[in-house]
Amino acid sequence: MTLSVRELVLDNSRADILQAAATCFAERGYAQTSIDDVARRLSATKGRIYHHYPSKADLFADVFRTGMDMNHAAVEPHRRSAGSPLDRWRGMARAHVRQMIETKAFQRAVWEGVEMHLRGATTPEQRDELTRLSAYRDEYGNIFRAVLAEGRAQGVFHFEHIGIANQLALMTLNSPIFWYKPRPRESERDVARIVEQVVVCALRGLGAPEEAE
Amino acid sequence: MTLSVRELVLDNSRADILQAAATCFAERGYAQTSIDDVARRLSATKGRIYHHYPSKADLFADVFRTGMDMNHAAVEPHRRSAGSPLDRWRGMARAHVRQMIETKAFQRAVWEGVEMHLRGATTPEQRDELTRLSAYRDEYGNIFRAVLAEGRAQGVFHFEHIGIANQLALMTLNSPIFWYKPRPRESERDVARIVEQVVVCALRGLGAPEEAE
DNA sequence: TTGACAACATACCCGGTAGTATGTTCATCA
DNA sequence: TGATGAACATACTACCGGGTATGTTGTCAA
Repeated sequence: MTLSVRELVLDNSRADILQAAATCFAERGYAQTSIDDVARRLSATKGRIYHHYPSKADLFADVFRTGMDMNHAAVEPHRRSAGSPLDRWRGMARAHVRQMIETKAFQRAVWEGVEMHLRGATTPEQRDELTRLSAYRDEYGNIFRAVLAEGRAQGVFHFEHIGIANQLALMTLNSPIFWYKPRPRESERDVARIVEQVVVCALRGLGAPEEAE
Repeated sequence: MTLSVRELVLDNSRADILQAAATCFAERGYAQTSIDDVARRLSATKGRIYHHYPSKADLFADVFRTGMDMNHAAVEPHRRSAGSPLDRWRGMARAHVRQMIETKAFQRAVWEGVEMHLRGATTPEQRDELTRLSAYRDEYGNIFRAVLAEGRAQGVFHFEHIGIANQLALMTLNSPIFWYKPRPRESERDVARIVEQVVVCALRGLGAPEEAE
């Protein structure tokens, strides 16, 4: 299922910092978030954060990495499953969308990290850390792309350019990080329905056959 | 067709500033862009910019507004056309995607502006300017939503929740501002094919009937 | 019991940037 | 032709925030 931060990050103190940082970065963006903001959210001061992280950029990188780690862990089982490409893609997509919703703060940081990398980010040293993480993210995108290619070869998916198709599909799957807001008294069932609508939309976009499963 | 900045903005000096600002904001983001950056791109100094705009926030707001004005101008004719909801939606979508590609810098500013508004932006005064612009953007989104609703009533589109469907469709149509890069020696025909793939993907996602037009 | 270290808090420095105050140049018009 | 104002450039201030240097507290091991 969906991994929480505390499950993935052993150190409790660091996990708290990561969660607070992810929330701040998601709320205000990297540049607008000061280290003091993160500390304030922890009812602490800079000292605590700089004791664990050498710089703001490193803290952000750790949020980025943690978000991606959680995604990989959630999607990997479905990729390895024995079903058809269509079934595997759907399984991966569902897991991914659920990740976007349930670890939204981290996923927004991932998004902004990729953006920062595409732009010309900061110092040369932090730059290749971002490059590594961005490659990590690309690799993740390629997992979906591979299943997509396999499915097209079998005549399940229909599209013109696989790069564009993959981009569009992933964009759809990612989109909840921008518009999803938990409703008051929202049930697990409600979330599942949202996930399903997103996945169905993406599958249709890929030219997959409609079905009632 | 697609409007250029100089066509829309009468004052030439302001148009140059707007273009430079849009480019800078798109490249680095609002916070990372200093007024000096914009001035440098113009081979000028702060003085020029502050002569025309009272603050950085006002400059950004003008970029935002200009981007939205161009979108409205491009889409409006298709909305008013006499065709079926499906044809109108497709026409609007094509025009929109083309806007995203050809005025990408401005559209990224629009995107960031909406983001900034959803977060808690700056001073109370600049805040309600952003609120106005964000409402302007919502109104634009509702144009698509209205045609979508009309089409669903006629059985052309098929989806569960119209809010989510509209969000997903617009996200697809907007996505080129994130991944589109002009290729060397790219022809008008190439652009048209990209536009078509995006629009087709969005239409499928909405459950519209496939056709070869 | 003490010393050593982890885990912070406090106080301070300093670079970058928004905004301002004050020149300077050039065109226009009375 | 001189005065006036638009359209900038230059020089400066104030502040915010990343980073550092140093102090404080609790814990654990010898």
